[in-house]
Amino acid sequence: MPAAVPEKPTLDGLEAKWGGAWDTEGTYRFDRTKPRAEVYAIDTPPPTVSGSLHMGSLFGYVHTDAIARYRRMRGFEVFYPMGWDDNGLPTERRVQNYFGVQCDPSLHYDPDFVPPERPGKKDPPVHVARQNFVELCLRLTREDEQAFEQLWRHVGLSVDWDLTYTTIGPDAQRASQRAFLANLERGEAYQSEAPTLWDVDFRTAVAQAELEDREVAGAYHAVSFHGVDGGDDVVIETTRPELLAACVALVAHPDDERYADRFGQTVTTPLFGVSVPIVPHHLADPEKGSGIAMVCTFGDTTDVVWWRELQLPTRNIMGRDGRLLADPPEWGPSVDPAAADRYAEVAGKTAKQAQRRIVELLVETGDLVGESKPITHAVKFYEKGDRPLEIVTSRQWYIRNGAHDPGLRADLLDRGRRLEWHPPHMFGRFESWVEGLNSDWLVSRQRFSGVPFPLWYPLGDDGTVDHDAPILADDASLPVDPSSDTPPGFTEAQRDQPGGFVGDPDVMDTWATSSLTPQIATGWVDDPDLFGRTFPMDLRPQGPEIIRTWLFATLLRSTLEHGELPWTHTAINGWILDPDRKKMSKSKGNVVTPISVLEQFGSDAVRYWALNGRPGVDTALDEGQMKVGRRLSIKLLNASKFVLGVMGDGTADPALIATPIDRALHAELAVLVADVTDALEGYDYARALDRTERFFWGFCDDYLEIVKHRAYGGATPEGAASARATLAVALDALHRLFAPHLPFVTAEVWSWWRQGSVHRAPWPDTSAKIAADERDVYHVAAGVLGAVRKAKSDAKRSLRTDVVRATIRDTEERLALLALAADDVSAAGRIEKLETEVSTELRVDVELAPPEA
RNA sequence: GGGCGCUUAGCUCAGCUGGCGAGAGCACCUCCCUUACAAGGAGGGGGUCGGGGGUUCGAGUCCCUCAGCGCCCACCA
Repeated sequence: MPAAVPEKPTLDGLEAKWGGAWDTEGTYRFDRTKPRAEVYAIDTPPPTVSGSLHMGSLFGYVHTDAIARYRRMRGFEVFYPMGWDDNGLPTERRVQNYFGVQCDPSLHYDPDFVPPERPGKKDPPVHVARQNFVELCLRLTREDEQAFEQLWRHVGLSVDWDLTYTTIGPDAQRASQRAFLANLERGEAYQSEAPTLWDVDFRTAVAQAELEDREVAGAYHAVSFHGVDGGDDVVIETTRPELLAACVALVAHPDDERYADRFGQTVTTPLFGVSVPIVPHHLADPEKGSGIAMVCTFGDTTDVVWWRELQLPTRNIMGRDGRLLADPPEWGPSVDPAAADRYAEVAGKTAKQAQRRIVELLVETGDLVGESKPITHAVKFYEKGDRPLEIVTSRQWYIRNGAHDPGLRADLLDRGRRLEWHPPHMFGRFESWVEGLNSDWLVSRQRFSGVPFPLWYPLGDDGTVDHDAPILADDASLPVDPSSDTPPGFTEAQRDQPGGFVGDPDVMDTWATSSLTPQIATGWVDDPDLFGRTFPMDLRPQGPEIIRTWLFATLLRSTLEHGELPWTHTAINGWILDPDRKKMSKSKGNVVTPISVLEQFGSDAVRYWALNGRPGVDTALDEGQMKVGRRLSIKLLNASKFVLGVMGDGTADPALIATPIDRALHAELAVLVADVTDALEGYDYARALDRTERFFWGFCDDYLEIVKHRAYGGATPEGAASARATLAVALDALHRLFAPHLPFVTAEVWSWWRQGSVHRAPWPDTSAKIAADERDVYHVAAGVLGAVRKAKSDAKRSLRTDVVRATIRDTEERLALLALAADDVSAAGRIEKLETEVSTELRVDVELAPPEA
């Protein structure tokens, strides 16, 4: 046995031992001299570093790592960087609380700024310039990033840790700004002043991709509008009576006979006495409510459509803080002298408060018809928000995404179809998203921690902003912050002065940066050599919930910028459920932290659990599977030690494999290698692990038992040589096949008898000839051995019990195969006399030695 | 309203292009401290593969249909 084999193998400490070795030896270092054809590039999802990692993130990353390790062993130079997503709202919120600061983009950068030592919760926030704020974000996230890196290393991600980037760092900013300027130059980016979905708490516009529907309680209120000149009243039903002051029209379906003769007529609003027309539009649903709706500016997105298509006036009453504006809108002449007083009663109230008061007022005036009918209905929310979105009019930047361009939409769909999806049905999510796009991508956010727009606007002599003639930053100056950098041709003294300039105050949507991760990671901004060797990338692994955001936006940007797909494959991982299929939450105390699980079961065991989750399939957190993984790892230690002891100086030379049952095992192994390779080529790491594991247990239970006596030299020298060579070949292959899944234990056992790292070793040869007919010897022998074991077990005797005589009945054909391994089977089963008899099916009778007294 | 996925042993799930006399692990029962492994090993019980219909020599695997669960998408007064 090689001297390196420990007396008592253990999993303890393998993470530290091999993690350190990989680091010092540069096992996973990317060799940037390799040509593109030999590179396998992975667009790793940058985790959000604004809190702690959970088991769900670990899950997907382990899948990716298994693929990376497989590709590396296939001879590819794997480009496997890690990014940190420290850009966006989660980081911003954390920094505000941690340092007690608030960003004020109107302030100028203070290079000597020091945040409060220990901000109390009641202290008023310190206002800081955007650049100062961003620096604080970087400072805080750097600590998180180090903790994350430790965790990733602990779980054995084969990332090249010299290749890290952050989504708020200078490279990412430069890439984001350059790409945006390119979009602008090509006419793909534009600004528009228009009604926009708006979060009243975050006070920012949000994009279609960030919306989610939530079922909330509401009520239909039937409200009476008054006919003019003796016309009948019209009753509408609304869930948002608080917007009555913003009503600009009533709308019904053109074919609705109930209202056919009212089109073109005018009614007046209750409470406010404002005249509004009754107009037809096909989107009005005769089935809904009373079939006629009030159009407000703006209650929902349908209102926006009606307002635009019917060219209705604007009566804005909703403030950006979610409270009704102080003054009523331009109503024109009102027939109700109390109108202004009534509006004053709701001015400054939130939508909810205003609604309550309006309903009371409607009851007082008798304009509320019947009782309000409580309902639950779907309302649009910002996915990170707490209150329903409002719609306010604001100036925003957009990037064209095909929503209003059928040609681009079809092109994006076609490209999405050409991408190889794992599993394939995930393409459906992409498809339905693209087909359902209804607005261009709103990329500006009224936030602070993010990439600023690299532009300024000239100020007229009267101080008005000329939005139509933005001053663009020079490419060489990127990244710029228009709130602290001066535009070309101006001096800082001209900032915010008539005739001078003003910086664009907004930052880009976090996805505007994340959608460029392939470009950022591969050096598009300033490393054309690396870019040429790694872009387009090979794989985008990610979660299913961000197909509409991250995946779609990345594909869009790459299409616009490069005219090609950013990667050729995408692997979509499933979702993690807790063992009771309940949502994990901190308040319930059932959150499992990755580090505690990794320490309890070991990294390989946790990886085993993760890699048992089929691609794209939701998987329950299952400590039972981790125990199984741990047991498998221990088995691999012990079996490897045993094999190395038995095989002595045997070498992994297939030419020495001569005995029929050894040839059979070798042929089985060839089938396994082919099967596992197929699975991994198809990104099915779970199937690969399953097949390898299955083979391994059979190898331990049957083959090792069958050959150990012969390998020890119990028979002929040729027989021993054959057994030893087979053991060496099989052990060698098993170590490699398990390496992508169980990197720590395979590194350990490999080191006992091999040079170099198993993780840089070539994948087992897949070209071995498969002699199918030879494999049966192994199956017959294993079957007989199993039957002997069962007989001993049934007799409640030890497996060590000697068999005086065993009679094997089976078909002539199978008995002939058994004869080829008779000595091995007899030795393994402790059978003194083995007799055979031709029969139609397998039957084994044994005569056991009497128990010792 | 449109679409996708899932439904196999008490539990968690494999079963790829139809051949299965239906599997694994956990849990349960029995036995064995066999000199690789007692946080182990060997053996065992347990399922009308969601319901119904069809194609086929043969269906858990293909087709139709129904039901339940989950998810995605949709202009949701």
